[in-house]
Amino acid sequence: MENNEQNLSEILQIRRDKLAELQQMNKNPFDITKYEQTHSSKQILDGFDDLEGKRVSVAGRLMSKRGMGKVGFCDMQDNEGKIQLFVKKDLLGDDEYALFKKYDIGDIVGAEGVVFRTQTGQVSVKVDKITMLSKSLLPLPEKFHGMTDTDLRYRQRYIDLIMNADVKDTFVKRSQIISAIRAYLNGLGFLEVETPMLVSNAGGAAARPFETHFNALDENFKLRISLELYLKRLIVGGMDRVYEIGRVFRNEGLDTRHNPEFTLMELYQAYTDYHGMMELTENLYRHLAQTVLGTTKIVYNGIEMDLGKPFERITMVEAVKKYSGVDFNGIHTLDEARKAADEHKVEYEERHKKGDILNLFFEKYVEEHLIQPTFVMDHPVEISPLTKKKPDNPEYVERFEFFMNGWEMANAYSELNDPIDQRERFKAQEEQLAQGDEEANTTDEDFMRALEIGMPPTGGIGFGIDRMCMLLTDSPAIRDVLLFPTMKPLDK
RNA sequence: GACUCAUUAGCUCAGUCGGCAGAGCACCUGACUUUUAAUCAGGGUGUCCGGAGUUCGAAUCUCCGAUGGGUCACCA
Repeated sequence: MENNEQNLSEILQIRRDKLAELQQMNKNPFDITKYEQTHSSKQILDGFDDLEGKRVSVAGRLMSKRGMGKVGFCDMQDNEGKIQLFVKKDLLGDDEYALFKKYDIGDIVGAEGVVFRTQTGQVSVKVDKITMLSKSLLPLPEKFHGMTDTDLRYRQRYIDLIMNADVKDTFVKRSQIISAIRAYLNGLGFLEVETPMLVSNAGGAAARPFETHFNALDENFKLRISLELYLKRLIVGGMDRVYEIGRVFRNEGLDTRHNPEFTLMELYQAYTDYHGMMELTENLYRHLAQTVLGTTKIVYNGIEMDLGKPFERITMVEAVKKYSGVDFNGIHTLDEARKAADEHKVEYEERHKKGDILNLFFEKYVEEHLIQPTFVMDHPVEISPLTKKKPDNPEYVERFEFFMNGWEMANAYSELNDPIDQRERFKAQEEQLAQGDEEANTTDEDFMRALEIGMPPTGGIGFGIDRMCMLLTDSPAIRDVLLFPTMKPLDK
């Protein structure tokens, strides 16, 4: 609040006056440094049979007050949930009870008393000592409707978390999902590593980077758009199983499924290929759903997806044939591809080659149909600059994208380890860049040196962690799984 | 970036045809010793998102701007 004291509206001034009153009585809540909690709300509710009649101390935020005669009830919310406090004048004494009556919803309190059940059956704490531990100067949203304005919820997430238990639950689940991924991969002998976010060449994905400046070196840097090129350097260095879970940044649009900074998990495993990555993906997803949700059948927006069954596998060419009727096995030249695109209203640009057009067909006709877990395999080489070609057909590569709910959930390949081929692929990317593809990669010379030292055959995969959390928590927007999503600043 | 809808009290929302700014919750005063969105009596606490215009008069109509939601475009 920027308002000075004189400008505060009455509703705000009253709370400040109450605080001043406490301070004058030498009961400044902000002087208190700690409070001992013997039990959480949940422990008392779950363990009532053992705790009935026993003395406990609890602490949390006052969420509601009722029945203010010589006896009062309040709901106190702590980290685990809510517990009702029963506060009686006889037990507290006249002076303390008078102070308690001035407590506001939102204040943080500590209470001591005996666990019991009220006449209506509600497990409660019969309070004989209550202390204000922090005064709330701003009123919370109304108790019944809570806070629903999405703008306010995202900007003031602290209020959202107080008012909406399901929001807190979503973020608890997100934390559990990431913990479960770490535990699973660590159990397979993977090593978690951290690689630079500030880079001079942002490669490994097709995206426009954010740019910044490092004063000490007077150099322009970019924020990373993927983790790939550094993790592969580690494979070269003999770290055979590595992964990183970290933030990447892409200077692109923002909608219900995209935030400019998001969490990517990339993993590289030496001596395996994309088939190994498919097996790992299938096992990992199944494990996560079972661990976090307790079932392999997840429901997103009313649609059930079964992670328990073997995931479907289809090549990109087969998928395009299935959903658009166009068979790229019979298309051999760019002219033929363009003709097919024209006939099927697929828009393409001058720089697009045959493989790009196949991908455009895929995006237009196939993606939305891939609801159940599906591996789409064998992409065209033109859109896969870091991937090994298929031994029997150099127009395609050993790559798959994992789809669920029509969304791309993961992207994996048999990593290209032939440095001569890799240099040609970078060169082709630079030609695309020259022709106006702002998302094309450029040659990373240090990465090239690493490949020339020699990288074992390797399988690699990247997962979008935020989308994974959306699916597993049935969240409609990516902003619902980000504690503080990117928002346009209000202050100028 | 385009289109579209929204913005009124701390929160959730009404506000008719352009004519004194409204309700519920919260809050204040009082009553009430087992309440559950407690109840009863009284009290409205406001930059109607910001600016300009039309008008005797604008929360309401017009234009410009801000922020957000949705859809599309780009992407994961």
